[in-house]
Amino acid sequence: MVTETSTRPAGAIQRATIRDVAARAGVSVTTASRALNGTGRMSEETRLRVQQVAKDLDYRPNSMARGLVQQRSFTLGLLTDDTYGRFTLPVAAGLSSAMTDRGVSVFLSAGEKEPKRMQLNLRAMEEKRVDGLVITGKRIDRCLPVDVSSLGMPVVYVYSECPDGGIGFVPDDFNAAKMATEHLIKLGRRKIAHITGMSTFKAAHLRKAGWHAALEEHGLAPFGEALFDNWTEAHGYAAAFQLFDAAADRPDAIFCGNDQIARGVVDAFAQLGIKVPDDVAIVGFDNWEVFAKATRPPLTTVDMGLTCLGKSAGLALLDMIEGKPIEAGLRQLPCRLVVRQSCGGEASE
Amino acid sequence: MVTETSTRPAGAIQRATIRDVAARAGVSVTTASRALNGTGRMSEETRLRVQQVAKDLDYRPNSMARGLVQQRSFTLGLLTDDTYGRFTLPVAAGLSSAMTDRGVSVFLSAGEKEPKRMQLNLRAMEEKRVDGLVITGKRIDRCLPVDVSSLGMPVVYVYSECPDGGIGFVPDDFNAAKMATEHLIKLGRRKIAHITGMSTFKAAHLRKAGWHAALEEHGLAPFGEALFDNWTEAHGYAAAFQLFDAAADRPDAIFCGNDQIARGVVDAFAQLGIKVPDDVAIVGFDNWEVFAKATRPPLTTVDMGLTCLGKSAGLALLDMIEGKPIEAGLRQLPCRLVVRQSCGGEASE
DNA sequence: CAAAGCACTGCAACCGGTTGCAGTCTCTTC
DNA sequence: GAAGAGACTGCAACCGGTTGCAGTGCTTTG
Repeated sequence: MVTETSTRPAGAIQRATIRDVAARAGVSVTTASRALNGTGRMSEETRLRVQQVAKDLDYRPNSMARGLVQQRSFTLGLLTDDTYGRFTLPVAAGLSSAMTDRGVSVFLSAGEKEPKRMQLNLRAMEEKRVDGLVITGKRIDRCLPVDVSSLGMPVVYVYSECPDGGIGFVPDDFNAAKMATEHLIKLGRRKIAHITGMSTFKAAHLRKAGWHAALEEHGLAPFGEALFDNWTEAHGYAAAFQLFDAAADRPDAIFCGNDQIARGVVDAFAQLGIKVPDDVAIVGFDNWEVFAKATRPPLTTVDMGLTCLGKSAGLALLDMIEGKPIEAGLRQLPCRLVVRQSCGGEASE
Repeated sequence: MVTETSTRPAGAIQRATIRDVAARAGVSVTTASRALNGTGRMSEETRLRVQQVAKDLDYRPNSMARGLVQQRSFTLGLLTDDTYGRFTLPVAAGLSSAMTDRGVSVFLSAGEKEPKRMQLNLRAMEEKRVDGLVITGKRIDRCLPVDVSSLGMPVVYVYSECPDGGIGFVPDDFNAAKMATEHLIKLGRRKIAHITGMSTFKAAHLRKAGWHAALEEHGLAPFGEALFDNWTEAHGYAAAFQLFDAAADRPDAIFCGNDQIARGVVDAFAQLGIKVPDDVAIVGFDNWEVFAKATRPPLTTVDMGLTCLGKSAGLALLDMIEGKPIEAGLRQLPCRLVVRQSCGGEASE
């Protein structure tokens, strides 16, 4: 554990170096390095002896030294502007987990709002010589305010706008919305309304288009216009009242743009004495469990698979780092419908 | 931007090294290094010339090389088992942000459940030679299943149990609960109940004790026993019914162990036709805005200052890394009451 | 005028690994 | 028995910075 020849101040705990291992195993540094990395050829006995010594000494290779010579840091950067964490955290978890399995660590740059501080973080990552960069945000039609053009390292985008020629990963909002709507149709609903978030979000339009497409394929008409507004409970709550106050004709199902809106809708119905799912079926979007599961009844909703998105992005990034050719463009990964009790039918969860 | 003498394969973008800067500025590597770091003595003209060349070449010092010789990586590790992100994300944001200002980057290890994978991550951080470690979790009375004893690097604990002799940062649950209860008392409430989370959590007991203490100081008796159960809306919902079904005598305020419980309580009251805050005032705990603000009415609640916790922990860790003596023990940082509309009185937000 | 002092600058060692190439030893093969 | 092949092993250069110490030239002091 201690370097005998250390010249550093006593007190500071000193890790064993490969020279310590080599000396104690009676081999050269070269052989020690090869024994530990499984490269080169040597007698099995030598290799095992070196490995045993390394274990005895609690040796940890210094990845800075390794990185220096290999021109790789086995390190990635994750850049986000999502202070909220709703989207970033699952992505980060999926990324981090998949990377750990491959010996790669992830630098986190979270919660920076000002472009200046974000640029500062980016610079720090350049100096750390990260092998690649994952850029993620909180909406698919905005890009982080950082200049990545002259970066000279592979970059992938996750849940963020992807510039021309870039490589991006987003959920397939269109087909997810279509799937959610088809689920309602299969359960016999025919008058399906759509309450969703801000019309300035591309995601809102994609989901609306999916809703339209599913209806059209089944020869149904949308129930009224899509109701755009904030992605909040308050909007869902208000929109539900609007839908049931104004119309003589009432929907028998509502596809909501996210779980918070769905939650607001359900709350309004509770107050109006409208039964979910008997009178109206509801589908949410996001599978934010803290909402979806706590709603009464628990929400059937779309899971965007953000964890998987993070993982896929990480793997693609590793391929790029290793020089494998990767096709540019946006990948839309499939989403999953999580069936609970807000639509009736059989609930699997 | 390009090393003229590079021997590496063409195609790979090659950063300028300090040798490139030195050569182009017509000085030795030593002088270049000093010019860029602001150390040593030299003519102002030389220093400026070197700095200008560095800028022209878009030079980025290689922090692996620097770390190797300085025996510091300017890197921290963040270890957590909070897959949920409720506690970790604010802590991580506060930490990351404060560290960025000081030129230190943070490795994230998130979402690992199995001790084995967590240990793997810890090992990766050792190899990366992180200067220190922040360990955080999702409850203050549990420690992560990692062996940190023989690590030989400074460690701080945040929102986690802190072993003897360690340095920990947690919110001051007791005084926060006392403050919340006193807020209710000041508003004229006298019959204050307490609905909280699992009795196996230390936080639940500290908050209960704070509730008791505030009441006692004002010569009031607690309204019934504290109602322990899950930290969920469902529990708050059920407990509210129980409280108002069973008792002839009814509370005029409820201090809730977290915002989700408070939310459940408010929902139950909405259904029972009980007005908040007119009939019953409610205080939550956590200031999880997505809940606290969306509740009708918005919740007055305790903010634990997790971001600040992360920042303080990071600064303490830096001090330790720099060899400054730090007193061992647990620091309980003060919380803040966020006044909204669920208690009446004047709402500041 | 010599010696000391000071301001600049650079040589060379070092951090802890990896790896191309060469050397040594043993075993075949002709 | 000598040459060649093959299996191990190690020398030394290198990655890109930092830093102790020495050297140079100029100014100041006795």
